[in-house]
Amino acid sequence: MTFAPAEVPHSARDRFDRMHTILRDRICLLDYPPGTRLSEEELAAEFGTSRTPLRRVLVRLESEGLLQSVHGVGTFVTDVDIEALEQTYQLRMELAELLGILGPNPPDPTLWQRLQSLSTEVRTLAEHPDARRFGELNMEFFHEFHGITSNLPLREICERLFLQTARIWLKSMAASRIDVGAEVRIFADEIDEVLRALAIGDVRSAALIHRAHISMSFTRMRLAVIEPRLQPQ
Amino acid sequence: MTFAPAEVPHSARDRFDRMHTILRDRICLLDYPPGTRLSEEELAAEFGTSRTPLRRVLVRLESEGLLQSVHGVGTFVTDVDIEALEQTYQLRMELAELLGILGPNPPDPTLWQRLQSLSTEVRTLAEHPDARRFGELNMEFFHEFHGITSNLPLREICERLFLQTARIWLKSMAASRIDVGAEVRIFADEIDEVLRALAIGDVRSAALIHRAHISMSFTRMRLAVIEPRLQPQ
DNA sequence: TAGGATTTGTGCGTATGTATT
DNA sequence: TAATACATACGCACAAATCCT
Repeated sequence: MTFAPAEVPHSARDRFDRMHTILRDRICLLDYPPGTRLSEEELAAEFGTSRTPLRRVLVRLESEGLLQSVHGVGTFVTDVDIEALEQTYQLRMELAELLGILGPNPPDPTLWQRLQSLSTEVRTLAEHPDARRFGELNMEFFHEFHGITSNLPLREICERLFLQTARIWLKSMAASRIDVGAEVRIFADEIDEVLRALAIGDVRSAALIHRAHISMSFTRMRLAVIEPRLQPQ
Repeated sequence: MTFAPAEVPHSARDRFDRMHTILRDRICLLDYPPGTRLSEEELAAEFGTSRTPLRRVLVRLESEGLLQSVHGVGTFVTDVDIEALEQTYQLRMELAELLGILGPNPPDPTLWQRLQSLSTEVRTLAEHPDARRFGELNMEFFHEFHGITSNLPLREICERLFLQTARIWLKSMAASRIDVGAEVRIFADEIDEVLRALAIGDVRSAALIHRAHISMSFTRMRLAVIEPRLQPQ
């Protein structure tokens, strides 16, 4: 008989996924704001590898629209202008509605519990608002919420588009005078409304509530960014 | 005064795009059927480069779902089972409808002319049906048709999902006893119907016609693949 | 069970492109 | 305009993983 040691997996695939997730989250949570140059050498050193496997990750992030490499110049975190962002938001709204239509998938106990604990965490955050923590919880909620559809391609696309817009939304909140505390409370309310719909198995309504909140968050952002002078200073 | 020679552009970016397009088309047109192992060494030799830049292209194709690399084993063209395919088709149908809703974009003269010449080419092909040429024209038509929306993210996603399913559809046509000639004629009719809608600026109807044809082609495929015994031999 | 053949993954030196002085 | 600094892109040798004999 041989032991089956719970070895830490560090195959090439695992190392790739780990670096990819870490860098993706740093970009989406504004640890690397748009325009930041990423040093291949520094990152390779941080992860304890050579530049070769790191560059694989950068190629992937570039194909996901989060980075852009320019020969001889550098690798930069992409920015998104307001018009392109509006197109993405309009599409995300339609896709959010589809989440409740294509293969509606009432949450299993595990997902249900995770959503409820997220609700609690967001309520807790509301007492001491923090933009980065808000971004983290927002990412987690979107990820879990996409589980309401059993349609995998739809899930992946919603995830992809969310990750493309998350940092711009966070950035606009930091740049304008949007009240983070107010946004956190609105977010907490969204989760509770969604949970209320899911509790009775009404996946379609949960999706519509979600769609409405995507729409409203973009509207608030546009008002704050385009007409900042209308906001009290 | 210096000459501005129309040099062939062969920057790193161009070389990448060229290799990517060539390999992508070979996969989607069944030059490399699902399951085929791609040799990094052979392909690098064919393109006259080392494995390094070629591997960049393979990473990209893997992120697009067309390839899968396994350490020590090889890089393989992915296959898609019928359930996953159905999910993708259902999503593609909904997105096709969105093409006519989000930023409807009546074709400019260039696009119009291109679609008309495609119609002619498909009619010509109907006389001497050929599966690969059919695949090529089909790819071109989808690519051009996506120009009816000004919503770029939607365009990219439709393109991406189409490229993921194209080869499976071609493969099922080759495997079963679907009449390629009949499919070509149906395709020609679809193009003409779409053109009829676009001629009067009715982008929404063009999108609905397109959606209907996506749906019907999947239905025909499912009937031929799942119940081949019902087909005359 | 072991070992060799083959394939992808990695490390590193060098080439090439860009911006600045 | 030329030279220098520094970034990404590339080529190659080797390591690691898998498969088959």
